[in-house]
Amino acid sequence: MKKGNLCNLKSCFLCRNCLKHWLPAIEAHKQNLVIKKGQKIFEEEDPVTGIYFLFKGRVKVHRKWGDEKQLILHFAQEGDIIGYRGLGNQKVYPVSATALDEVTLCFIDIAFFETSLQVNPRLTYALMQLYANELQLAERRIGNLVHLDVKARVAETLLMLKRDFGQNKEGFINITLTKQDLASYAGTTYETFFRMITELAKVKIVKLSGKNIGILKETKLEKLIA
Amino acid sequence: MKKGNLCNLKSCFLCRNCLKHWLPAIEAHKQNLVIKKGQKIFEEEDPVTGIYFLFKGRVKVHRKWGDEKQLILHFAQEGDIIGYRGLGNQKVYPVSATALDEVTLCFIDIAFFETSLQVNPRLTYALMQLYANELQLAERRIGNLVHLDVKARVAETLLMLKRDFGQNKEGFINITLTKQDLASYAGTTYETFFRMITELAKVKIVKLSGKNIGILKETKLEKLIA
DNA sequence: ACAAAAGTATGATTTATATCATATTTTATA
DNA sequence: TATAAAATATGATATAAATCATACTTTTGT
Repeated sequence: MKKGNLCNLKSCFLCRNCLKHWLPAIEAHKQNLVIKKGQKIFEEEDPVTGIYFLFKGRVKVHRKWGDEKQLILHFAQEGDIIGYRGLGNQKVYPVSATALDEVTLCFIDIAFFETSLQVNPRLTYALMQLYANELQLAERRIGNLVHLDVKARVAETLLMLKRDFGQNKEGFINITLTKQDLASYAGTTYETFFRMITELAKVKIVKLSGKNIGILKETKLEKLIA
Repeated sequence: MKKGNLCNLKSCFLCRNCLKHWLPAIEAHKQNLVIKKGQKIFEEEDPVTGIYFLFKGRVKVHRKWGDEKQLILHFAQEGDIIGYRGLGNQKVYPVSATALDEVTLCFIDIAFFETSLQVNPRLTYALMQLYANELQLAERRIGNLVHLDVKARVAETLLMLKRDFGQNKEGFINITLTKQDLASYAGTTYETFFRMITELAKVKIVKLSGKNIGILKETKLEKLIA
């Protein structure tokens, strides 16, 4: 973990939601880190040491089930807060966070973060709102797993990725993931995910090019879900 | 909706987490309601008018998928806050809440609740913490749906109900639900749920008596999950 | 630059669980 | 208290998707 100091005190979730006069305190406490592709930022069951803010790169937030199986819960991007899932009653990360590319982030130790919450009610409120949105999302996923078939869930996954990361000029979703990770995010196996996506490509609803996926017919994907 | 005034300004989530000097303001704004068994307190897609605090009775929090299918997300009991799932970006309840028996609750309009959050940082913090716990729970459920079979999920459901509601002297879980509701909570169909629970009863891991379910061998249920 | 590991690609087989069908019992309501 | 409506109970059947098997390709580390 190389340490740098790239924070501009503006772009991250913490700085965006803090009082101006609190920024010097952040400046004094923050710790910039660089983490290489594939390396873990923190691991499930680790005691919560602090909260991270992502400046550059992408991070997957995931969790093991048994020792083989895996589920991806979230993909974080620039400006996002990471580690907040550990703020429940037990001060243990319920998930792991792994860098998808070389990642630059800012670490704030938990004690200072808790103080920041006390000093900045707006920060606490913003975090609460973030949780509210995430909870809504998570519970929609629960229902989708129970009531939708895999093809619909693959459709939903692609639409979510497009919404979160956008599509580039070539019309591909702006995030590059392995099919295995996509499957773990959609809540299915690699094989099934692969079959579904090739099927969608065959009927020109999506296009594939290596690891890139582009959505061609958004409305058709939406219809699959409803 | 009969209106009463049964709040003691002590037991509910709001009063528990407020500054003492804020209680008179709550007293002035609260609105007690009585809702009959089977009636809806609010419905999914309704604009958020306020937050409810449950004094007496049980409430199921649920959501429709399509027009047939249904999923139960939460069972609320005395002291619990209801309606907080609607505090995300869009001010719309993402779920419905239905009384499982005659229910007494206290309604706080959203404007006053938001003010309460601003005035009481501890309240905002407590709510944030509640969300953190709920999110953790929801994401564990996601993984369970993906990676556990129905029997294990039924086991998990029973253990959760026991943890949340306890077991009475006769050894039955302290909440009475239809098998259909239990199935909708476990994320399966009535028929499959029924088969699983009778199977568990046959091997004396649980006992059944009408709508009552009692856990006999907790460790065996836990083993089913792992 | 090369070996090992990870990821991609598909077909065949199995299995868990939803769906369908139907009878009985309990609960709600007029 | 009658009658409709839910809820319970179980067997038979269909099927979606996981698992297994295997070959090929790309990426990564030394």
